[in-house]
Parts: sequence; structure tokens; C-alpha cells
Amino acid sequence: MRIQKGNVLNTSIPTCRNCPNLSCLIQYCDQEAKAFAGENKINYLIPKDQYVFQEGSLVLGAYFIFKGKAKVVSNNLQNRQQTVRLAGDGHILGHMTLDKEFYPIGAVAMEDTKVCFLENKLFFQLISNNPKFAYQVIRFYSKELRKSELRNRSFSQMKTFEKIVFAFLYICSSFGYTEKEKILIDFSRAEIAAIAGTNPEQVSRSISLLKEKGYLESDGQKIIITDMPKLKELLSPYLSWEILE
Amino acid sequence: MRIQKGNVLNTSIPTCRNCPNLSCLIQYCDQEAKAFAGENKINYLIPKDQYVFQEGSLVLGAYFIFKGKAKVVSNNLQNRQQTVRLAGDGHILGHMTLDKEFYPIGAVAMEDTKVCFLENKLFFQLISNNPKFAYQVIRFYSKELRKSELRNRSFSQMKTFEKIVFAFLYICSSFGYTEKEKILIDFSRAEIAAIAGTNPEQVSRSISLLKEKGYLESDGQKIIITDMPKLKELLSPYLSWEILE
DNA sequence: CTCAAAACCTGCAAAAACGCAGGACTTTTT
DNA sequence: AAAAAGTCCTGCGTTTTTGCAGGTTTTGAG
Repeated sequence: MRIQKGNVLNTSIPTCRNCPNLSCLIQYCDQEAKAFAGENKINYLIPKDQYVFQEGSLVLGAYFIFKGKAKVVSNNLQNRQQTVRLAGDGHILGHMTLDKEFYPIGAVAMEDTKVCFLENKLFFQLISNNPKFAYQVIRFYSKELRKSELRNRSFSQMKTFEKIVFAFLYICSSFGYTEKEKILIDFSRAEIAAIAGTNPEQVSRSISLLKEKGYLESDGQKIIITDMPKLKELLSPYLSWEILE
Repeated sequence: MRIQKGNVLNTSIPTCRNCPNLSCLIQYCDQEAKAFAGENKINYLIPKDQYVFQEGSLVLGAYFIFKGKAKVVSNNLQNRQQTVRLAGDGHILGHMTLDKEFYPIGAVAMEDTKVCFLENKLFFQLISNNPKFAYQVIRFYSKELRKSELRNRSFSQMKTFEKIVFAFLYICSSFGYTEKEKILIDFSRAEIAAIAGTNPEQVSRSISLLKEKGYLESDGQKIIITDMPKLKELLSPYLSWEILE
């Protein structure tokens, strides 16, 4: 995936009081606060493959995904990029701070994505006046922390093949694909490798193997999961307590 | 490390109003709330190698470390244990919930550790009435999340030797060892392996190599770090933005 | 539709990591 | 102080992963 810098565009999103996105935590604010947030937040449309914010830039506030998909990425000095988290509708990107801080990681839109930006002070005001909202934000971060920790554990014990299977399941769970008939994943091999922590060759090998077994099919370069239960079964030794929810 | 089940003991800890532990987030509450918390929290002394809480048990509240060291662990079905986080004074273990939930991970004391237990409702009350406290809790979790994500990235790109070096640095940073003359680490090879995500043999091999290079010494089975800057240098390709703070 | 660029697949050899086994060293117990 | 138990070190063969190379397929622009 090529990542370009570029301008983000202002976009129209309903105000918070009648926002249709039920998974957004701002829904837990009272009416007054919602009105206030709706007036003061800034809406952006981030085009596919562009940064929501870049590693190393100043933290001005946090981003709530209204609609779209994003990945949280981190580069090392050898310029290898690793995807450390996937985020869908209602998820929070970045964080708030009252100090001068810099993002240690970056976030990139994986499709055209609409986000709501809450500036530091605004976020803090909402927290101060809306305990239920504060509680939900705490819950969000503590949940993500546990998920990240469990992922950490799994990755350090899984073999490469299993990590790749895990990447498929993680993609499905993050973007809310239910266990309908067939699930289509339109990610490049390199993209999947960056999630699984390996290289595109291994991803190809694993996909071939999974196709042989009949758990996957492919439509061009797209991947279709045909037997989700079997995929989950492959990881059963690791998933005693659900990482994917 | 053998982990035993056993009863935790009640212990005396100063009340929150005059608590000497400045890194505890409850310090951000107002005087009234501190008094209330001090009266209603429960203090425990968890003996070394015993669980603070076990994977799979019901979440009744969260634990604040008053004094001691603990590790957050996760077992897979093959009964291999992985350490996913280290926690020292003032850190939070577990989480709060208003629903019926179970801990997906466990926490084990690494030395005799005094903790303050805040029951779900008490925690929620503190958050509701003390925005500064709520803000700090959010900050704690979002920071830990970023650290976990960066660790995730590093681990998926480091070679085993580097992961082991990282484990040393992580231990030092988590337990607040400053860069004084010499730093002593009293962990078994297996313990270090569980943090680094490898096996004790590789830890031994790496330690030997580091001793050859003169970055470490050993006193019996204990490890003494003699050249911290050099150790950090080994990881410089990965640590552009500080994971260890 | 055609063609070039990009992405993908797979064989292979080199590198890395694993895990057993046996001996050395430490710690604990008696 | 000696014995026993536990931990650590290291050599070695096996398994796993890596990364290149070259051929194939897919995609997207004109």
C-alpha cells in the first residue's frame, strides 16, 4: 500500500444529537453536551491511503470514526511498517492530552473515511461533565488494552501460519463482518503480512494451503472465506478466552 | 516460577488522604473523595507468586498497586504462560465493569505486594465525581495501550536476541530502575523468556553473548546490567519513539 | 481490447529458532 | 557440611522462517 500525504477534506456529518452511528461513545453524553460537541467538533473526510495523523505529529485531540476503516501503524527505522490495530465505525483513534505530546504511532485510512475530530479541551469538557461518557471511554481503552495484550501473547506463541489465520479473523472481527454466507477480504498480501507480522511470501504460501484445504477461495486477488468455523478451529489452542469479540 | 493459589491477607495501608504513594491516580481525587475511597477500598497483601486475580474469574473491581511488583499473564491451552505486562507502584491491574464480566487474563505478584481493591461501584463513583481522576485513568489506559501496541510492533520485527535485550529494558522501565551505577535483575531465565516470548535456552545464550560483550555481569543467577546505554543502542533501530518511558 | 505495471505464487538455499540432552553451577534442605 | 533439588549453560540435529529469483496472473489505463 502506498501512503500519500494529502489534504483532508471537510465533510458533512449529522450533528451529535441525531447521529445515526450508535457505536459512537459520544452517544453516552447528555443532550446538552451532544449539542455542544456537535457544534464544536470538526468533521473530516480522509481519502483512502492517507494519514489521519502521522507518527511524530503533535497531539491536538482525538478522532472518532464516523464511517470507514483505518489502521494504526508504526514504522521502525528500517522503514518496515507494522499494523498494530484495526479500527472501524465508532472507534477512537489517537488520544487526548492536556500536555504537549506527540503521536508515537500513525493512523491511515483504509478506505474513504469520515471522522469527527475532538480537540483536547472539548474532549476534556465532555469527560468532566458526562460521567457515563467518561466511563465508556475508560472501557474502550481498557478493552483495547486487553485485546492488544492477548494479541501480544498469541503472536509470541503462534507459528507464522497461525498468525496469518489470526490476521484473517482479526480483520473480520474489527470490521464487523458477521458469519454470513461468504466473507470477502480485499487486502493485498503485503497488507495482511503487516498485520500478521510476517512477509508477503508467507501469506501467499498460507493462502495456497488454506485453499487446498477448502477453507478459502479467491476471486482474482480478493479472498473469500468459505469456512469460518474451520478457520477458528485452527486457532482453538490459543483462543480460550475470546480475543475477538 | 511456580504459581500457587492461596488466600490473600488483609494488610494495613495508610488511608488515601495521606497516602505516600504519589504515583497512585487516586491522588487526583478531591479530599472528600479520597476520604470516601480510603474508607471503602479493601487492602490486600498478596504473597509472592500468588494470583491477584485469575484468568476466568469474575470482575468485581480493579486493583491499584500500593507497593510491589506484579505481572499480567495469559495462558494458552498448551499451558504455556506468557507475560504481557509488568506493573509496579501505582499501576492499575484489571479493570472496572458495570456488567458481569470475566478477566481474560490473570495477574500474579512477583514479590510480596500490597494492593488497594476498588469495587466496581466505588470506582464508578470516583470517576463520576472527579473529572481529573477520570482523565488520569483514561490517560493511564491509553498510554498502556500505546505501549502495548509499540511492543507488538517491535516484537514482530525483532530477532529473538533483540527481544531478550528488550525484555531487560522493559523490566527496568516498568519497575522504575533509574540509570544508577548498576542495575540488578533477579528473574529466572524462564521468567525472562516468558516476557520476551521465547524459551529459556535462548535467554541463556543471549546472556552469555551480552556478558562476552561486557554489557552484563552475573552474581550467581542474578543479572547485573553494567552498560545500559549500550543495551539501548542495540535496539536503536526500533526505538525511534520511546516505548519505554 | 491491449499492454504494461503491479501483485502474486512457488522453489530453493541460507539463516534463525527450537528443543533435547548432558554436564556445570546454585540454592535449598536436612 | 553434604546431599538433593532446582536452575543454568551449551552443543547439536531438526524444524521453521526468511528472502531472493523467476515465472504467472491480475489489474487498470488508454
